[in-house]
Amino acid sequence: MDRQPAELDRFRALLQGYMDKKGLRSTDQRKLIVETFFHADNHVSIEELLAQVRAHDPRVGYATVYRTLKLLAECGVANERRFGDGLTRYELADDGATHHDHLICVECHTITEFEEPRIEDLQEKVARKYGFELRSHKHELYGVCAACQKVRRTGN
Amino acid sequence: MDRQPAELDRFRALLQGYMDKKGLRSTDQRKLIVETFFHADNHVSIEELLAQVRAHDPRVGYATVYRTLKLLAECGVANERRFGDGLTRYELADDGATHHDHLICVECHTITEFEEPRIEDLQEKVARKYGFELRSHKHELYGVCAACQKVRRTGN
DNA sequence: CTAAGTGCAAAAAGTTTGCATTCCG
DNA sequence: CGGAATGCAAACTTTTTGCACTTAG
Repeated sequence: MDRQPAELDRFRALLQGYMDKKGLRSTDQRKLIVETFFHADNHVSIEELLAQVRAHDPRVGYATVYRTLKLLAECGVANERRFGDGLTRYELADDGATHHDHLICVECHTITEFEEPRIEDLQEKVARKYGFELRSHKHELYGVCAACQKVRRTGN
Repeated sequence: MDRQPAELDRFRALLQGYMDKKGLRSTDQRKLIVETFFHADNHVSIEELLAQVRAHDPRVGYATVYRTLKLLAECGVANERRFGDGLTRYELADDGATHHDHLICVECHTITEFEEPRIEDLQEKVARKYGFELRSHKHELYGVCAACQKVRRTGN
């Protein structure tokens, strides 16, 4: 996944600020896990991330990966996501201005992101109608992606 | 949860048809679990449902409840739902014409249902735009419900 | 130094499965 | 009767935790 260095710097600063404030320490493992996460595909599962981390340093324990990702989620750098498959995945947080949601292919499990401001607006209306103070949301569309439909038509 | 008897009859017929087709049997446990589910609050967790079932017959095993709920989901009578709390919950399926989604209070964990056809329309547009054949979706709004906001303001 | 972090293995928590037994049709 | 269903316990999967050891600040 290609990311703009500036975007990552913003997240590095956010994490650093949070760690300073809480008196948390910067260890080699944490740096490795965080940078691996930054350069991994979006929506990596913990298992996938652990494998990539261990390619650089096989001694990293999986508890450390769990703990580091929880930390990233806490400080707003990452979001925890659970799509249908029983795995927890993490994605880089949004930049504040935009928000994206997901299309998930039920056949090949590909995850595509989409943005639709009009849906976001309607959501806020719904929340207001119920006197609900909106904090976050999850909007996932499940179906068959274009590629899988094609495969199905052509018999492969 | 108050439900119309006619609605439940439709689901009983749906289940019966599925069981007939598959050569499945109607046992006392299954009947008890299904009827308990029909008359329980919507979005019951398996644990809650098991407790209610055991109030009538303490010998029912939890594997049977799991298996029966999977069956209900398979035949379209129930939907499996996982909100943030790590529990699997089941709700009665929609009636085909309407579809509802959820507002979830992050403080008291109350689940409220909402319907917004305009969002459903926009969803379909998004799906079309990506050449995606839509099968189902999940739309959950997380925030603080009116009651919890009030508690917070009045200090209790 | 000393409190935070790590790695490991054990513990949790939720769900699924294997198997002998029961019982529907 | 024969195959489905049940109940139990054991197995599994994913995540969390306790603890002795290490290390950043």
